[in-house]
Amino acid sequence: MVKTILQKEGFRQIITAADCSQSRQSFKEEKPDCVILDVSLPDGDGFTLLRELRTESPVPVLFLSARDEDQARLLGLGLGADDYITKPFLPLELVLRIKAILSRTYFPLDKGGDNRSRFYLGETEIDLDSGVVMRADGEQYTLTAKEFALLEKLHENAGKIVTIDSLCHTAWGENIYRYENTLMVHMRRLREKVEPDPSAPRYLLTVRGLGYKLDGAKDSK
Amino acid sequence: MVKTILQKEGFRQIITAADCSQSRQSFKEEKPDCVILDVSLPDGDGFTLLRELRTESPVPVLFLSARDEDQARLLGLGLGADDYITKPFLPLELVLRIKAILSRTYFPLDKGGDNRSRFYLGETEIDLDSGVVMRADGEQYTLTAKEFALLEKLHENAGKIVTIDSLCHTAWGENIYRYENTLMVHMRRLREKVEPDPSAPRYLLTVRGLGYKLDGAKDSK
DNA sequence: ATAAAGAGTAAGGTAATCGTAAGGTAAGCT
DNA sequence: AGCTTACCTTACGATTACCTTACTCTTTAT
Repeated sequence: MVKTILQKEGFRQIITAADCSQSRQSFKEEKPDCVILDVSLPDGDGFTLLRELRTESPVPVLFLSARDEDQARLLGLGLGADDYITKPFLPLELVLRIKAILSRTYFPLDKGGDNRSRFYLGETEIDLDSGVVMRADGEQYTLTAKEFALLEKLHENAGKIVTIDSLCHTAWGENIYRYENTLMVHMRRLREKVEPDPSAPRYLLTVRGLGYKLDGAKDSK
Repeated sequence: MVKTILQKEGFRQIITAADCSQSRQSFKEEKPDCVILDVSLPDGDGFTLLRELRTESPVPVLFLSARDEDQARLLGLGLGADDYITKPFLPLELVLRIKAILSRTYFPLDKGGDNRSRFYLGETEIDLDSGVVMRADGEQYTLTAKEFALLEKLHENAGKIVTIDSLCHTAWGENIYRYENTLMVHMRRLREKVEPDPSAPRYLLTVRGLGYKLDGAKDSK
């Protein structure tokens, strides 16, 4: 069904696989540019397959699942699926999502300046390469491992809200739970290093109920 | 009756069906781009038919009903009708709604693709990534967790009616009940942030008996 | 072995956000 | 027109999410 939709849109070299083992085999042989993966398969679930895939290739994956299962959605995206679509869907939607995935994977739009890991928060300079924070008064701090991981994540998503879960994940990996308090403590310590007044943050802002965001980061003074 | 109105407007390939079984058959054969569905049918009600339809296709559906009580049922069932219209109606209104449904289903305004979380309500800019509302006069508001969840849901279904149940579900999860009033309060607070005149909303519209809908959202100024 | 730095835990405090209630308004129905 | 219901609006009290500090434990370097 999916195949015919994509063929109509002009996609070529569409390889279909009926189950897990078959798809593992054709994946190795064909090295596809993109994978469309159904959750429910005759010989295993899509999640395990996705995890396997991820260990050997960063190929973009569009996840396909039955209607309205939020859990499946979150799980899929958590495992590194690039996008997610629920059945039933309109042919147009599938095509749009595939195209979006392909374009952002193979023609990434690197906006503006190169990913310099040096930036400024007001008068404070932060160099992620060396992990050094330099204040306007000349005072220097070095970032600890956790502080570094958190600040880097926030800087990657500068201006955007980063959820607590997401931050915990970058700092501790899988076992997210019960680290929320620890996260707060680390945020406090980060603030003590980068904020003029740690108790009235201007850059490392908390978004109550959602997470944190790094605001007002500049590439140059 | 509906057929003649639409023909006058230049629509072609209009397939009519007198009852449920007939429409089931022609739906499979013709794969229409849009369905107009009357509640009262000789051999069953429209609700069941709509639910059946939904299991196999997310085709856009305009619901046609005479009675208020039908709206209540639509609400209760949480069925995914894309819009509804009450009889009697003006020909022009039917046409406008059909066109709106078609355009937002088949020509979703996705320019570029990934900038989907920034949109405009008149002069007001809303960035869901950062959770910030920027008014024309430069005034900025940040969205709270609940406001964020609700606005996000409404934006996902921009132009469509989102039932109260559905909104409550996204904000509170399972225990929906007795939160209706709270929902109203949050809608009010949202309106105070995004509407020029919160008491005479132009974008966050209430649909009496059903829920709310976000109307007039644009991708660019 | 000892000191120092980093990471995590716990407990008390605070304020933004949320939810409730109560009175008011407008739309739809008989 | 009057009645009913659904929704609006406001203010206030409660909650909970987050802050903050101090203490412990682990690791690493001297």
